[in-house]
Amino acid sequence: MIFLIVKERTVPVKIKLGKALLRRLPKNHPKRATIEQDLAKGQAGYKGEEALDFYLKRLPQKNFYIFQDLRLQHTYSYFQIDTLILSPCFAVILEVKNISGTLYFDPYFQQLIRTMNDKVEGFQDPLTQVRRQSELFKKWITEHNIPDIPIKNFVVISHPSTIITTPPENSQALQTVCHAFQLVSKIEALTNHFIKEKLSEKNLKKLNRLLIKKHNPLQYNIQHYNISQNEILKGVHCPECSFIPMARVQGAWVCANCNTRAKDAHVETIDDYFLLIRPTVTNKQLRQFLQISSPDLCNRILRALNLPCTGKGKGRIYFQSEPLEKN
DNA sequence: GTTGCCTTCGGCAGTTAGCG
DNA sequence: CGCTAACTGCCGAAGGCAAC
Repeated sequence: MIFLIVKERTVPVKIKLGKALLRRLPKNHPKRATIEQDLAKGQAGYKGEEALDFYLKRLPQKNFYIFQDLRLQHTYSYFQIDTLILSPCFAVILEVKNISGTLYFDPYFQQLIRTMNDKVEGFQDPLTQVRRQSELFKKWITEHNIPDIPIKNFVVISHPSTIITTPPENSQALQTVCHAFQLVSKIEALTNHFIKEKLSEKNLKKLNRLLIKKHNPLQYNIQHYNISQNEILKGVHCPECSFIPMARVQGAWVCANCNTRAKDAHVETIDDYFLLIRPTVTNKQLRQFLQISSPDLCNRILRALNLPCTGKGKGRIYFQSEPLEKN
């Protein structure tokens, strides 16, 4: 009896970057509106995916391996899968949509139309999207010499009150689109339908390992918004009110705006540095970003963080510690 | 190689926040 | 109020880097 989340969802870089930028760009920066929109979109999507995970935990305790948020490459095409469920008999690709209101899947023009509060809005057709993903995934599997396996797609609507409509002849939508709460029964039906074992234990292990190894996360940085480093505000930001810069007073950071006192406020700021500036840092570079003058203080801060580093003396460089990804 | 510069590191002393 | 632990700057030694 195995039920294993092999690759767990983490907060997307897109969201982390957006938050960091909104903290660290001047209030009147022209790019703020775009970043705010992107962030809202990203957060809605992530919320939907997390809502789905809630239902996924209710899956029967069978032989399932779950991969959240995969990005793979076939020839020159990249494709991103919100959730992949693997069993020895079949694979399921889930595309999650966190859209509220009334949805109409239009088969003739392959579009998704959302009506909410008398406002009509068009979205990219998730059915086309998920079909592309499963075609590329099929090719990817073949490319890596894994035996063929039936692949089933679902477009999962995470918002329970969303109303889903489509003309009765749109069989693809009828079969593929579902609410998150329907998912468990849909997958249970699949376990009854696909009973022939297509992947040996060895092949399944190989596929698991390959998926982790070939996962290629999208690298987001400030260049996506055409922002240069000198537009970024320097100084430690307040964990409570985001005011920049906090002042260092006897072992703690003090906010001039809200009077918050925090001993470790610089940790978030150093995360921002790694996200916005570069993944390495020296004593001098960090002093500049934290807006402190003492090399000794900076050295003690750096030492306390236990970051991996290379070099001695003047040549010392510290690295962003990667979140441990074990399987 | 020599020189100057930068950083690390341990130790020391002065200062301060926080606690009983 | 007084004590203590923590914090900070400063010192000197050591070592790497870069320019001469």
